[in-house]
Amino acid sequence: MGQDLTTARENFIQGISRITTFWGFPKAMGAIFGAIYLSPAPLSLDEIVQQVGVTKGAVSTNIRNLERLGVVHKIIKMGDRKDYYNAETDFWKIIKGILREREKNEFDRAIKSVGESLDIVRSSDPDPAEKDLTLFYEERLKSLKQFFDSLDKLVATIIAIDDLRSGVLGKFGK
Amino acid sequence: MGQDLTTARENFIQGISRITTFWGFPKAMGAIFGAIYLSPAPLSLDEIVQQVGVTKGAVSTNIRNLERLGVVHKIIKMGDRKDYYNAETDFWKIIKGILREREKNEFDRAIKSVGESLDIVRSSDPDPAEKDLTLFYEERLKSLKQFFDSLDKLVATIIAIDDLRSGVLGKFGK
DNA sequence: TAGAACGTTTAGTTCGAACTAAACAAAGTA
DNA sequence: TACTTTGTTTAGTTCGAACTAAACGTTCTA
Repeated sequence: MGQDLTTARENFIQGISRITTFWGFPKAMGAIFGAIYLSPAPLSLDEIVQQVGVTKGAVSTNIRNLERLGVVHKIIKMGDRKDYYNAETDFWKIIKGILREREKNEFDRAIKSVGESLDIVRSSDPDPAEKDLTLFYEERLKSLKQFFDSLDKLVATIIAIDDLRSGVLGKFGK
Repeated sequence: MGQDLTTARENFIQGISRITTFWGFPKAMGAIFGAIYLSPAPLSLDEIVQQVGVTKGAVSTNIRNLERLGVVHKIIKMGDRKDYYNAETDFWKIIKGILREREKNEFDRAIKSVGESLDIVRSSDPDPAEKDLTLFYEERLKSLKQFFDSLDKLVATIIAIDDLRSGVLGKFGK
């Protein structure tokens, strides 16, 4: 490959890796996506291994996560046992997938946790000496819960908007 | 403290810690914020040490970051050498602060990195054999750059909206 | 000036996420 | 059936972020 393209490619992959690590994903995940994103043809697992320079095992686990998040897509060719991957190019869709995933897992649990704390306080029979403190707890927890609920709705809205865009609008050609 | 309040408190702090680690911040950072958030009175550094159960050094560094992000506020009492901290209760403001901070640092660099790659490709004098590949690179990089720019604007908009809300609207009482 | 009361900084340690190497499973081919 | 080619899983390792312990600097007080 030409020197300029190689430089651009390496610089790009480094940049993507920065982003992924920054948002709490493995560095290799970004590098793998970068390689696939800048490939005109779908890449096989071994090609990715060769291009990115990590072992097969690492590529295997990382690419499974990438696919789960909808960031890359597996392509199966008839009469070829290899799996190929290409990149999702609709980045809003990618964000949607990641939000949905995080929503489902950790974020949800956090919301639930605050709700539980609030329930405990509400259903407690407070010592008169701690009445003020109990009310304070209730107020603070309620306030945070409201915020989380708003955030939850915001995320749901974003997802819904994108669903609308890619669903209904897509039929008429974006 | 009553058993119920203690349970609620511990459950809450655990939940907040989950959130912070999930979003790439230290666990102790969440615990410290949780303790301050559920305290009616501002807490001193030593009180935090005692309540959260980490060393003074850790609290010192973590709380500095919390303050830099606008998540807690330092309170100085006259005639008292201790620093006290209370919690910011406007969570949208907190998000704004974090976005602004991240914007300033890593995210910016990532955007720049993609821009640089694009510049390299655009200013390259491509080998005729690689003309197609060069065009492909240019298209993909341009597409990603557009997305980043949109995201950048979105964040700026969110920040602007909150500035408006807390600035102009605040004068009339929210 | 000595000592106490703070918060900060630093050297060293811990701990877990992400990697490698290699065994493994599955599925095709000779 | 044995061998090859593929992707997955697992045991072990690495490495860096975040912690502890302790020294340190500063400021107030006696």
